[in-house]
Amino acid sequence: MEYFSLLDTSLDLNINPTRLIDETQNKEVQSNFIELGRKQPVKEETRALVEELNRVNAENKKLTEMLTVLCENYTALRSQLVESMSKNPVAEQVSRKRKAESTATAAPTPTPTPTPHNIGNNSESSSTDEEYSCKKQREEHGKAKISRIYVKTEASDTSLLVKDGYQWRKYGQKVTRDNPCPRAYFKCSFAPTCPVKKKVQRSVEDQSVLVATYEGEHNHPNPSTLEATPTSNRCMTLNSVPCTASLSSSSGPTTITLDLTKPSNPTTNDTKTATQTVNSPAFQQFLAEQMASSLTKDPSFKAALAAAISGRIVQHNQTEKW
DNA sequence: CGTATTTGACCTGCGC
DNA sequence: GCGCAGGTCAAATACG
Repeated sequence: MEYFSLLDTSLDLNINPTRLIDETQNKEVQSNFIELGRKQPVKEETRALVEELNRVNAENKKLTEMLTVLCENYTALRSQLVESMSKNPVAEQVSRKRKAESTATAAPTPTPTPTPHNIGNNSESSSTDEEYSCKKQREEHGKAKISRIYVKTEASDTSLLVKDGYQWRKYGQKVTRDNPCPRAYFKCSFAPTCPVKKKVQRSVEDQSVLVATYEGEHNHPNPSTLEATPTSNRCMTLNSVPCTASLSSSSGPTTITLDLTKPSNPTTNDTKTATQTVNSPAFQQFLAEQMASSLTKDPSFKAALAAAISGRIVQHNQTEKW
């Protein structure tokens, strides 16, 4: 059940108008600038300049509108995503696997085989279980904020690395009973006092999906935001981001496909944690960076931007002269 | 040589 | 108290 397909994730960024400002137009602009240096009658030159100025102003206005549309689309998409996630009935998973097992055993189902997705879903099987579950949740929430993200990776990628901008040190690996794939344990190593831990394990249902569970909150900013160099894009590689993001901006409209949760089982999605993920500063930053990245990859956007900037420069020079 | 990763041993909590 | 399973430690190893 590709539930994210319900979302219109195709960001129609209204980039097409800029295709008007494609190579031919750029050449035109360039040639116009070159011609400015030639000897021409002053009136013609002025007229050409004014026309050019008007055209560039129009382009600039168009770009501004595009930016507005882009921001609106982003906001709409985000709210759509959050809304859609909140509509999916999901039980909060916090209680431990053993608890899930015991409650499942109490249920009439003959051979319960718990998966990472249904952990804790049986917490409502009895009042005592509910009490226990709530108590456990309170305890765990008191200790650390828990969130879970799903990362789509290459099937051939055997590493359990989820590059999210933070620095992690692996301190353990364990094979769990319900999943043949080992679970890796990481501690945040960016700040010695940072209490955040991360568990990464392949999904038992789809081994190309990594399930990363974060415990606690960072007491320091995201290192990637501190890096002003292009190397900060390291965490932006498509198969290593906090959520699966497929970008196709080289040809055709820019689309962002988010695979924040495992959609195959509607009863196992963790709405709360997913919403937390969407609202988290790290995710917001990720989205913004993705958008910026996709825009910079779009040649037509670059061309339009260049035209707008040169237009601004011309405008600025003219206003100084006049 | 310093740092990161691996991996077996150990610790802890829970159910029986 | 014992066994099981998840989580953590720390020595060994790999790597730059």
